[in-house]
Amino acid sequence: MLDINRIRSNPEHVKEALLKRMEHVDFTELLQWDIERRQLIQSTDEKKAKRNKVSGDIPRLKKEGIDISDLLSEMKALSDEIKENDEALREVDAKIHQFLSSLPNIPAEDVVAGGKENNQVLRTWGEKPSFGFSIKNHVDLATDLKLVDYERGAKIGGNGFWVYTGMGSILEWALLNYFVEQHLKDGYQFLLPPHILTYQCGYTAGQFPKFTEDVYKVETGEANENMQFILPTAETALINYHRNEIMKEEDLPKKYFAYTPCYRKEAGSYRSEERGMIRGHQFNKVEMFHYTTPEQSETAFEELVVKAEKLVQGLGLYHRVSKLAAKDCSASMGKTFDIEVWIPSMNDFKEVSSASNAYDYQARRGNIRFKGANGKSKFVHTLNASGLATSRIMPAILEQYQQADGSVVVPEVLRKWVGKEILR
RNA sequence: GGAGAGAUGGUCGAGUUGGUUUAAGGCACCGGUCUUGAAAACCGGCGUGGGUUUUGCCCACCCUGGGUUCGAAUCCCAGUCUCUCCGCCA
Repeated sequence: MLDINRIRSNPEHVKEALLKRMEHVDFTELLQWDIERRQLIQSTDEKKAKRNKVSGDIPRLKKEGIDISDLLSEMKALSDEIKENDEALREVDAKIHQFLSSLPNIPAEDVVAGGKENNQVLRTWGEKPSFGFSIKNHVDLATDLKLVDYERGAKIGGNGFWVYTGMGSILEWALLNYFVEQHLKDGYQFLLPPHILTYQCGYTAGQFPKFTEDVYKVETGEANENMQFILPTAETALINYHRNEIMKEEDLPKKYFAYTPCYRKEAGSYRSEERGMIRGHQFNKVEMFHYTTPEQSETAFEELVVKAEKLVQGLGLYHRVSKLAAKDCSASMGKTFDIEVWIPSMNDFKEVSSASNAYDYQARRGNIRFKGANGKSKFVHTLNASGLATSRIMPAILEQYQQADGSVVVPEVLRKWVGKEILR
């Protein structure tokens, strides 16, 4: 949600910024509604002031025995006018709210316009693995080593689901243990939130009302305001943890992380090269989340990116960091860096973490504030980053660590949980 | 799933036969007086959002959303959440 005051006082500036990610931006109607709204408030408030005053006088007049029947009918008429005004105000408020809540966040100054093609690779870490033999893809490796059962996954869950088995389950769980261990070491608070969330959570995160079709809805199937859905990422839960709260400035920044599976419909997004675990309907992810003051948010962003990178580096995986162009950032975010890991069989990098700064966009939607030293409350900034999603780390490990005989070396940091150096 | 109780400003808590309580009072917190300093005592301040002709005035908010009324924290309807007891249950 953008600040209407910001649009009112500088519409051209906001428009220019939004055009980096939108085709058309037109505030003409919005600004007209805004004027209407304030006129309505003024006239209604005047009427209400009069009503309050007369209502206060009535008991006294009654006591003095004065006939007030004319006054009462006059007040009845005034009361009706107030009702009409309130109704009109509700309508224009709704229009304004609908308009504002459908606008995406304003991209940061240094974020370039356009889509994916304008993404910029900031740095690449490690060396591109080279193999002296013909490599297997992760689906074959996982199947041959009996780490993942794709067939039975599809049998019991449908297309896009899999089952971790044997050492595959252990490796998956080792990854999660590794992530949790690192975040705890950095002093982050560990939350395990509900996996089923209310509509309001999706709204605050900025996923609703636009993307109700991307999530699995529970019970009613209707995308109304009473629906519940299964979370597509723990971010949706974490942003709502402090919804409608006023925090103390000295308690900021607040740093959380959570583990949840993530459930996504991914309708129509199936591509044959994304077989296996690259794009499933359910995957495991540890998510990091910060609540900060506006002054702290840039530092927090750096911290999140570095933390996500370190996790990938700890695993020894060849990867890169990209800065996304405006249209490639999700709607709530003003700036996003992706950490992408190398998948040899695809000859491409795939996202394993997306680190974003939402600035005050989500905080406005969720009414999340802090009280500053001057006693004034302001909206917090919220940031999130995966740390990490396993569903692309596992393929990267299998493929990057594979050997000529079809076995896979276990990354050093995972061995204390896996209990083996080589999977064969 | 059944029965009952409850939800008031940071916190406790009054008000629930509708109208000088259009939210008292205590505590906490902030400032001041007093004091060598502190405590105590006393004095003052102390919610959020919005509008505006902006050191002022006005409006809204007593869980949420409707309704009755000249007037609603108070009455009516619907819903949410919390607590207690019972039942069921991984």
